[in-house]
Amino acid sequence: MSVQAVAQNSRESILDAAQQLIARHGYDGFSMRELSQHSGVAKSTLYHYFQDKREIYLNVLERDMRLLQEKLAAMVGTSAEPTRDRLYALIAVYNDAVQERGILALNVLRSAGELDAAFSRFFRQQRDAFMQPFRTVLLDGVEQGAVRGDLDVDMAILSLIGMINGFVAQRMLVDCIGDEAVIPAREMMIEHTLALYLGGISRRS
Amino acid sequence: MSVQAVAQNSRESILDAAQQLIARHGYDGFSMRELSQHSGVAKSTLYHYFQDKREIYLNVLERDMRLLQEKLAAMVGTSAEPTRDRLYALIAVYNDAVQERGILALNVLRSAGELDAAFSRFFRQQRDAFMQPFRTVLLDGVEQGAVRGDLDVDMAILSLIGMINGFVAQRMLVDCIGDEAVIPAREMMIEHTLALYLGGISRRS
Amino acid sequence: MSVQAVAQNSRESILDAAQQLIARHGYDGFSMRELSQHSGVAKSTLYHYFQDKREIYLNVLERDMRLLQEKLAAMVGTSAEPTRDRLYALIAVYNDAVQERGILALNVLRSAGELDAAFSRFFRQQRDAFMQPFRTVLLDGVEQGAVRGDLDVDMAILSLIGMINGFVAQRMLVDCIGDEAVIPAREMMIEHTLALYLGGISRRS
Amino acid sequence: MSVQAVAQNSRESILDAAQQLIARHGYDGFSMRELSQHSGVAKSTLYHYFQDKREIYLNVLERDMRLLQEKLAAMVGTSAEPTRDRLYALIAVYNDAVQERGILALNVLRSAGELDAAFSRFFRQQRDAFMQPFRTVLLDGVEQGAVRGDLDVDMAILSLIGMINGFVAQRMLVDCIGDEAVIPAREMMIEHTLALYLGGISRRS
DNA sequence: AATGAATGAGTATTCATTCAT
DNA sequence: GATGAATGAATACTCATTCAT
Repeated sequence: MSVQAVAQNSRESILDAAQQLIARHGYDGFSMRELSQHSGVAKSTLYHYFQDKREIYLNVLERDMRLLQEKLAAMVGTSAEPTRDRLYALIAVYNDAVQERGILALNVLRSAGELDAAFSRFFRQQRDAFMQPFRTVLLDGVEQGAVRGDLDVDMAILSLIGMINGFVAQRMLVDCIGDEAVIPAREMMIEHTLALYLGGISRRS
Repeated sequence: MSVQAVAQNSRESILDAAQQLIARHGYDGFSMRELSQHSGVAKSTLYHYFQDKREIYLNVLERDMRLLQEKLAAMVGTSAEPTRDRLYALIAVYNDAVQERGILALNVLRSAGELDAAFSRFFRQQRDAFMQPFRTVLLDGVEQGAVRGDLDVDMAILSLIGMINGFVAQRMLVDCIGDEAVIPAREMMIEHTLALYLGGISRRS
Repeated sequence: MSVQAVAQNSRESILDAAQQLIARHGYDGFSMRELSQHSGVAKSTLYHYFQDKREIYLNVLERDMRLLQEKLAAMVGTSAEPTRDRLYALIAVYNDAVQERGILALNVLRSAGELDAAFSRFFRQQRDAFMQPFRTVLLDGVEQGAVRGDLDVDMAILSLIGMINGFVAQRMLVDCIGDEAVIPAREMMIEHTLALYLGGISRRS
Repeated sequence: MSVQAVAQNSRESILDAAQQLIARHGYDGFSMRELSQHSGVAKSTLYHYFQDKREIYLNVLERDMRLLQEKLAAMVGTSAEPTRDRLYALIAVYNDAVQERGILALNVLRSAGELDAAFSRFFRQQRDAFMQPFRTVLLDGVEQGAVRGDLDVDMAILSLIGMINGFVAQRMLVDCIGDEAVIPAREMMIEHTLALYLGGISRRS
């Protein structure tokens, strides 16, 4: 294996381990010592690859967001497909990503308040990027007449993401106490969210 | 001042300071030293009133949730009022409470994953309690024919709360970087959320 | 109940609780908080009866030693009885007392090195007092010709006490790990100690 | 100086300092802060070499006991030598070791009662090991007819050790108050102990 | 590229004690 | 006689980080 490959491995294994720890414990809740143990890399070596804990955090989040963006972008489909199906795909992808790795918006929330300006500017950028696929679908929908023309698209996206995050958070709680009564299966949750999002709760006259 | 009043003062000032710190930094992010400084009470005195950090956390959350529950319950109104107006009131109250003090669901998210069973059982109970006013309004709505009869009410409540939380989180980010472009004013956000919640994004035929 | 009786009760219940705690954890290992809980007396009330932790310690030890002295004195018997029987009685009493409450020499050892002069002078006095019954028996023995005339009686007493303490310490260890192989029953141990003490290990020609 | 030598130095100087502190104050009575000061190593560095206080304690005791075992083993001599002389040597070595560093049985006593099972199992093993030289000498003595054949050797060893410990404890007390009346010089104490151990206190007919 | 050694500042928590009532 | 409130100093231990090698 080449020298670079080894380095790559170390760097990646650090990020991999960090990802899991951050997902589980958030920024304050994970330590460089744990990270060293989980990544199999000596504590001081962590500083060979990253300037400090914060940089590791940012790199993990960046990598994660990039991945999510790619996944979402891959699922955006074409304007030939019905808006409903395109949204279904995006919701499913977003839900799975957040669920699997506790990333993104959840971590934004967790660290909110301690972020300095630079930090949160970074989040803003990432957020804008991963909102894009949703934007595309909704704007196509508007054009095709499937979506209300007066809709504030960005706000609508935030609403959708909030809805999904809410369910993921619930599921996380449930994982702790093993009470599955309230939390529906993945498909049910997606169907519910989509129906609610498209049609609202009001009865159709 | 009576002995009891003094004690009350210390205990309350601890909880008040803790509330602010927890809202800002979450469980892991606030220290007993900070709490001591902010509350004006010696570090060891904290342990006169509470067994440990965790108990302080729980007390803060409990107090906060109780307050929210009361506010929501006071706003539930009667079935004589239109569902839309009743929801508006609940959304506004919930939004303001979360916004003001960074409580509730946001903290659930922040600490999710580190909660032991007892901890998350507590959260479940609180959540059930503050869902009740929403439940009342929605069920009344179903009965009156304003709300779809096939709606899963509990899921719909979680969805609504998720939507609001999303906006609050956005606003928190914005507070850090001072970019107000994306985040609408409180009333706009409530109107948007209500419209979306009631009618969905689809265009009415 | 008279006022004084109540006070007596509080004082005694403090000493009773302290006795148990000291027996179990030694001086450093017991806290005023624990003592307060075990005695059912408020923490600050402890200082109503005793100046500080150290005084409680001294009082417990004093009370305990006095009791032991009385027990030993009661068992000293008369010069009409055989030395062997008198020693048996003293050994049994001393063994039981130390065993039951982990007191005396064991605690002297535990705190040895941290004692200031006053502290250890106190121990010296106590020790001299409870050595007296042994002294009486051994001197009687010398007079009757049962004990070697050239024996340094005080040293011989310390030796005997050391032997017993050793077995008690062993038994304490055994209580922790439940291995009873090495530690003999009380009677066996007394018989062994007495035989060794009287006749030594050498084979009689 | 090589890296290893430095490390060795730190580790050893920690153990050296710990040894003194433990000898003087026992387990509960020495603090990591003191240890840091006495060893000239930063408090946090202590945790670089040992997991916790308890591990330091165990390491000190282990090292100490190993040393004592070696000293005793070196003094066990051959069956050609008289039992009396061999015992003299063992007693002298044991006495000096305990006296110099306040180790072993004294610390067992000091911490007895707080030991968990693992802890006291460790003590048992050590004790068995350093009893071995005594065992050898006594069994040789039995074989040669110098020691009573019906003697319970293990109990007899515990008795001997108890006798010595008793004197050491006395000497510790005396060191505090400067009253040397009762405590004899080293040689006198050994002679006394040996005489008593071999022949008992009874007058020979 | 990688690490063991080392640390100052920090963590939550407990200590024995004082004091006003 | 009795106590709740309060505290400064200590407890064992962890933190993110630096540096020589």
